[in-house]
Amino acid sequence: MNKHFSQSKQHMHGSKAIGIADRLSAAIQNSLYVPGQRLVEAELTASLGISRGLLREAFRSLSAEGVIEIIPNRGAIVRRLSRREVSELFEIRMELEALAARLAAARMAQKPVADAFAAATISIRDRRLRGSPSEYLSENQQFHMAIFSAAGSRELQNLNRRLHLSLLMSQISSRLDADTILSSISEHRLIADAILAGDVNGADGASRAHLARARDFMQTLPDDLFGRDA
Amino acid sequence: MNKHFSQSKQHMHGSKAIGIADRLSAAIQNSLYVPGQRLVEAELTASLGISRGLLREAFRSLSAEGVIEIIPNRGAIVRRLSRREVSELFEIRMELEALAARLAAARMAQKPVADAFAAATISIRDRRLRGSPSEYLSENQQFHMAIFSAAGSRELQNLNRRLHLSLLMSQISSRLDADTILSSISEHRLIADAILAGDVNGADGASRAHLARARDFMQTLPDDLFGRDA
DNA sequence: CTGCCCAGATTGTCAGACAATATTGTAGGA
DNA sequence: TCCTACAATATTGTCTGACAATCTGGGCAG
Repeated sequence: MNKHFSQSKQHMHGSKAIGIADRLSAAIQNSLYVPGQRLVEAELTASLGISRGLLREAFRSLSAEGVIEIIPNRGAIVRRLSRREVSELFEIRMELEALAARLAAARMAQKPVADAFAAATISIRDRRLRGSPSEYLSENQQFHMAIFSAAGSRELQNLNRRLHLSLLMSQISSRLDADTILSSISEHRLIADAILAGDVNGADGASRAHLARARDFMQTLPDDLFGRDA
Repeated sequence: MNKHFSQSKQHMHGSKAIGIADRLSAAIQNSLYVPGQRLVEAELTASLGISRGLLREAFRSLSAEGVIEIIPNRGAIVRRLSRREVSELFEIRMELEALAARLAAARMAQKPVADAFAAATISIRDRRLRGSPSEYLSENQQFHMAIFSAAGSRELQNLNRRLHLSLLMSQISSRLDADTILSSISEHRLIADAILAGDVNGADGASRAHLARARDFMQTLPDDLFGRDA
């Protein structure tokens, strides 16, 4: 849980902008800022104690990552995914996460990798899980990250951040019911088991099945949860 | 060859930073700046006639896209892909481009899409192609973009930019010989034919085969073309 | 030839300024 | 009452100038 080497407010001259971007990104994941919300420069520079220049650099980073949108003369807002974007992202995620799952399964022969993956996914086996949305949100994020992490491909991990799972979850979290959550978690278990068993094809299939189900669930949600696209 | 709507130096207040980022990105693709080269702020602000703040915003964008790297206190350099990064990117590209090819093939039923794709890929049928590297570079870029474009997924198109085909090409261009180029182009023809025929499986297979061959070719190249990774 | 130190070059960050645009509130007219 | 035009205010876009921190290259002592 350590912050690596991030802040350390002494004179580590270098790139504070990245730190700011990470903080904002975390705040968005944390639903401190919700999709569609405006991020006003004056407020943020004040609350973060930084200059406008630095904040704007952070904005550009986040914008390039697709976490926020910068609208000329209107500033930055937290991105709100449209139905179409969600569906495109699912299509892509299906391929990339299946790839990650295969790679991860193939790497289970390396004990340290297997141990790390097992540790990161231990929580889905907790019998006490009762399908609470807030728990699920963080569990889900952690689970999908664990797969990409176990895959051992840095580029794949980077791309994963562009798939905006947390934005999506933030948008639909209000519609998550216990049934949906519990069945999602049981699918997670299937994926994790296949990966841990080193079953490449099984991991691929389980991932795709999970994402297909999630995609179908999205389709059942009402329009007002999604943004309009350009 | 028009610049879309980019400059127009009158008072279109809005985001000049994006325009700068695009210009730099184009300059990099154009090998005006090569992988590993430093991008010095003072030079660029002078030659582009902009302030440091704006340039730094553009840098952050490019850095988030992975086109440049910002090293604390040492500035921005054009990214130089390591062997490992190249191999990871190929692995990912294989999945995403195969997906794009399938989607594109499935959309050939729509005549405007088919026409646009045919037009964008007409050059690979030119008998006069003699395997010149510089021609190939732009043809290759254009071809792969045409597939993603025909796929009709904006998110997929965005991700494609993160696959850094142009950076890779820039790094290895010196080692391209006529044989390699001509056989690559003939593979392009196979892919294009399958897509135009609406053959989803064929397009998938041809894409993967092409990328597998390209990946193998990379492996034969000497170390000094690649960067070291962290 | 090697290691150390300094001067110059370059980046990191801030503060302040002003033009351009967006938003809001208000008064007048249908 | 509801809508419209306009002025007042808030916010963004971009520039300039400044200074501290860090890196780089070169000369000097050993």
